[in-house]
Amino acid sequence: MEYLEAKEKFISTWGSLGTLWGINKAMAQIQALLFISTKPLSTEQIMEELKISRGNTSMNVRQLIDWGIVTKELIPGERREYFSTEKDVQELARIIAKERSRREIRPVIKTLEEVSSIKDDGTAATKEFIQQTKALHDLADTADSMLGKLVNQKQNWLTKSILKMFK
Amino acid sequence: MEYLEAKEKFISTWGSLGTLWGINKAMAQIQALLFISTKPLSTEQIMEELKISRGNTSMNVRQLIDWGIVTKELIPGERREYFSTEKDVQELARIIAKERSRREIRPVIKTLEEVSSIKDDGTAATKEFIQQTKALHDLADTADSMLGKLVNQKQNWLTKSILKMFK
DNA sequence: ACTAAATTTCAATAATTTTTGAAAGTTTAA
DNA sequence: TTAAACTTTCAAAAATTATTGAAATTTAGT
Repeated sequence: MEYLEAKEKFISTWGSLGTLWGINKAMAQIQALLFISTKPLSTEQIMEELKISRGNTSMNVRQLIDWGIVTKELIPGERREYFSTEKDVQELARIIAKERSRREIRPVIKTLEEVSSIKDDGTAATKEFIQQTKALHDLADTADSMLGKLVNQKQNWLTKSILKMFK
Repeated sequence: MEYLEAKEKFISTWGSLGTLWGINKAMAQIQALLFISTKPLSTEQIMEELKISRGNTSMNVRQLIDWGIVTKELIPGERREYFSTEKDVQELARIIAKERSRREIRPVIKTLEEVSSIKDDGTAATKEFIQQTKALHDLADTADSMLGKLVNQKQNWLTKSILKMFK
């Protein structure tokens, strides 16, 4: 496989993977493009490479910046803005895990806490409801705090964790 | 909050969460409904509770069965089929993690392996591409095998893992 | 084998999400 | 202050995804 083919395949795979971590295709593809680029890219260059419109590029780059994954690079003597993404995969994983927790997991945990706290009126349906939503709450809470712990280790957390975990 | 309100809130929250674990709204809602039900439900009952069509119910129940999350219950003397879901949250988490790995993560790892194996032609772009996709491949591979380990412990894996991990 | 009950399929439709492109807004430098 | 360069916004259009409902198929009892 040649570089160009591999590049296309990577960008497209990463793009369709977007849904897995909760972002849209264009957003994931822009990130992928920046991730393998040797230097920051301008809006123009991103549009050109991915064949997407200016508006689309602008909106999705902004979202990536909101996520903390992409940063503006000011190049001296250049009017236009250039963008680059976090290049360290561990750090990237940390940012993504943290943001997903904040945006999606924690709100759900809050809801589970609420609904599992209804008063037990003695009916079988209510008992089952409370029991099951509590169990779910506990699981989600534990999983999220585990993620939080992993995510707050600055260095090499995944590997370290595995070592600890499986002797 | 009363039972009925809590139930609705739970089903709707769980439904919109579907995207997080890669299934659609109706599918997640059916699973949620079964999860808090004291007994298996028929297609008819699911349609009624969730206000969705017969076809929709049929297709999504089938998918849940494919995932291994829902099972047909044959009730003696009854013609129609009844369905129930795995009630143990740990087991549920195991099944979901396993399926997601198989369906989504492993294919991506395979692609990453392929694209990171192109031959180094000496250009900076190719060097960067190989380095970055390799790093991503390593991370994904490690994360997936970690998930696999967790998932193959039958009992109480999350809690145990956390204990081991954080002393 | 027949029939009625139940389930599945799938083309048409609806709902949702993404993308476009052009107008409006902003910034910089002369 | 002006104007060109660049960015953002957002209503409309396109693309994608989910849902319906009725016909076709399957199943189980007689």
